[in-house]
Amino acid sequence: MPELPEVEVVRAGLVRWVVGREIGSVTVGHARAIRRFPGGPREFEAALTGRTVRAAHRRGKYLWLPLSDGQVLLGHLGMSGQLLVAAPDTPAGRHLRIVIGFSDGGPDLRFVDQRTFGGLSVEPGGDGPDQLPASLAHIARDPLDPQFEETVFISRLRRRRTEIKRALLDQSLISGVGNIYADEALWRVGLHGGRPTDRLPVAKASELVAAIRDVMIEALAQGGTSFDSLYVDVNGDSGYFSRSLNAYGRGDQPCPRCGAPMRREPFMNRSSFSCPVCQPRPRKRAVTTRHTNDLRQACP
DNA sequence: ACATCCACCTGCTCGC
DNA sequence: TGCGAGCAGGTGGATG
Repeated sequence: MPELPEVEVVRAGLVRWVVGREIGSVTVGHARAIRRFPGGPREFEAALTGRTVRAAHRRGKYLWLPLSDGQVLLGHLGMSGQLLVAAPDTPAGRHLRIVIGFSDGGPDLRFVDQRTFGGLSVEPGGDGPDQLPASLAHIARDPLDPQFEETVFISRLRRRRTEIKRALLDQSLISGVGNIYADEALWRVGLHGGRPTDRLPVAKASELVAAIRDVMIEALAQGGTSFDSLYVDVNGDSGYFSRSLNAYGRGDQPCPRCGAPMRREPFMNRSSFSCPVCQPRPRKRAVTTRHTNDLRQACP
């Protein structure tokens, strides 16, 4: 379940079902699922066994669980990863990659991942939500983080020379936003994703931040966005936000605001959806390089 | 430093 | 029925 609301749904499930329990056994069924962990399967299993899970934190689309020995279990769901809570006798499905069992004999935590872009790792880290594991140092705060600073984000955004949608997907600028919520937020504020970041008015950028936050909070309230059983909470249940989407996946369907047929455009080996009327494509900008811009600023 | 692109995977759907 | 092409919610590392 890969964007912020879906990952937050999983985090809440981990708090409820996993925090406070002692890990009793670990089985790595597919080495690729721990490729970010340098030690390999045996060492991974040893690093977790006997440790108690103390908390479940999230930044953007990353999750981490502080353990009782100063390490953390770090996870990313990639495109198709799931963390599921399942009774120990539940049969292994085809895409089961890692099983974490607990000393209390209660339900397992299972990492299931069809496309294997996701994975788990163990690394040093503290207990608190602001003690970020070192490998997440490049991940910016997400818009639901109480310490997210809108003014800092907007000034960094406007210093970029790129397109707004590219910037929204850049997890080092703002985290948690993916293809769905980027399209939804841009639709809400009437911006085409190709608009240049450096010419976006501050007020419009501020509206965009509010729209991102709103759409994520609304999605979270409905358990996230699921088009199929690939995107589920820890109990395997789907969220309902897909029925509230206004832009994503709606190519050729009427814009919910103005009725014009929505367009689908290729974007970074994927698709972007937008309304041709509410979100006019920007005029192609004159070719200005950083160099010419610098010259312009240097000349009063 | 910054911006862009592609490899990394499996499975499903579509058109021939 | 088979087969290739295209598509899917993400990211890091290579390249410019």
